[in-house]
Order: sequence, then structure tokens, then C-alpha cells
Amino acid sequence: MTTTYSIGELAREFDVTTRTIRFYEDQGLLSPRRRGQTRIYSPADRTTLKLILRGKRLGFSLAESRDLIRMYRPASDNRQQLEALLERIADKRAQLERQLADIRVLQTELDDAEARTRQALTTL
Amino acid sequence: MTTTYSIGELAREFDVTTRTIRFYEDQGLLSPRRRGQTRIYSPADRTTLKLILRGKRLGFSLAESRDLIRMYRPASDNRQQLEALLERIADKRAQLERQLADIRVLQTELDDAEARTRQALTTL
DNA sequence: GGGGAAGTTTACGTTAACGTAAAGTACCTC
DNA sequence: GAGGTACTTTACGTTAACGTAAACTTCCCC
Repeated sequence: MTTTYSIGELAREFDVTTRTIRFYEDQGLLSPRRRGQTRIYSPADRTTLKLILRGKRLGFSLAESRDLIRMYRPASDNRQQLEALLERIADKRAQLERQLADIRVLQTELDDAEARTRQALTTL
Repeated sequence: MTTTYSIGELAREFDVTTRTIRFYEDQGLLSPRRRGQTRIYSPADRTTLKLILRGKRLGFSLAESRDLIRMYRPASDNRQQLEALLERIADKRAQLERQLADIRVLQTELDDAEARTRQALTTL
């Protein structure tokens, strides 16, 4: 009763090629079930793909996205590892803060650019 | 009396190599003055470099940054071009909005991840 | 049973964004 | 004037993230 997806369905939904999705699997970012040769994607796989593409829009490398995926799952019971994970999470958070600041600066620069452009238009 | 910078100074300040700065010039993103063979960078050049690096942190390609740089300068008196420019500015703005949304989603996901990790730590 | 349509593997090709190395010039200093 | 430091050009190398093509299987449909 749980929904599943074919590779083509996911490709269409997220506007990527099937090659891209298989490549992500090759890089260890996805590991869908198989029915014979054919890949069967679960809702969790779909969520992972969404996470990867969100990362891409923010300029993350696939290695960074792989890291993000691991953050999103415990996958360890080792104290050392869990504490290291907390640090990596904090680092990512700091990076996102920097990106936020960068976006805000760019937004005001676009404001300026637009104002000057409109000004140039009125003086024609 | 206006301050200038050598390529090495800029490289040190922004933690990039001189090769990178020359590459940006090669791609038409920078065009510093010359004294003989040597490149002399103005404060405006420095600002442009800052803009490029800010774009990089947000995952922009150099082509996108080149576009951004052009947005930031009028460089035209043609009505068509100015109106086209306004559209490109609006597009960029929309892209930044998407990135903002993506960051917010990732931030709450990091919140979740951290909470779960801390929980896993307490149950050791 | 002859096509499509959608899936598969394998493998070589491509582009962006530099890295790296070589070989030379300009200036400063001891 | 020998060496050091910072600059220059030229050119080949490298990595990430796929694109593209070929050759194959599976399933459905008429």
C-alpha cells in the first residue's frame, strides 16, 4: 500500500534526467530497492532526491549533499561520532547563515540596480 | 591619492590564488589597469571581485556573476536593453527568493537533525 | 510477433573553474 | 651582481557533474 516511484516518474517530477538520478546512486546518495533489474523508489528516496536538488540550488557539491543526508539520519551509536556530527551540523548552520547574509547584500544591490535602471529609463 | 591594489594583495585579502583572479579577467569579469605589464586594481575592481566571490558562495556560475556585474552598471541608453535588464533583475530576485526558501527548509532540517542527535546521545 | 515505451549497463565525451609547471621580467637588497 | 620576491605569459592537466550513444531486456499492445 506504500507508494513507490519509477525512475522516469521522479525524473519528470523534478525535471532532471534519469541519467542524473542513476549518477546520484552511483555516488552513493541514493540506494533504491530493485525489482529484478528495475529500480523502485520509496517516498524516503524521493525525499533524499529533493534534498540533493535543494542543495544544488544552493551551490552544494554532491559530497556536501551526501554529508547532509548522513546528518539527517543517526546511523551511529558511537559517542565520538555523534559529537562530531553535532559539529558538522553547526558548521553547516554557519554556512547557511553566511549564505543568508550574502543573499541580503545581493538583494539590496539588485534594489540599487533596479532604481538606477528605472532612472535611466525616465531620462530618455 | 586613490588607493590601488596589487594582484597579490587581493589574493591574500580574499583567500584566492592569483591564478583565479587572472582567470576571472580572462573570462571578462575584471579589467584592471596596467602599469607596463603589471595589473593595478582599483577599489571598483575590488568590489567586483567581492561580488564574484559572493556569487560563488551562492553557487553562481561565472557567467551568472558576469551578468550580475552588468546589472550593476547601466552600460546602455537603449530602451529595449534597459527593459530587458529590468526583467533579468526580476529573474535574479526570484532566484534569490527561492534560495532563501531553500535555506529556511534546510535550517529546520538541521534543527531536526540536531535534536535527534542530542536525543541519541542522552540514550547512551 | 512486430513494434513502441520504459527500463538497464557500459563507456567515452564534455564543460566549468581553476591547478600546476615552466620560463621569463622587474625591482630590491645585501 | 647574486639572490629573493612579486609579477608576467603560455600551456597542459585535473575534477565534478553529468551528456550522449550504443546495445540490450521487458512489458504491453494491436
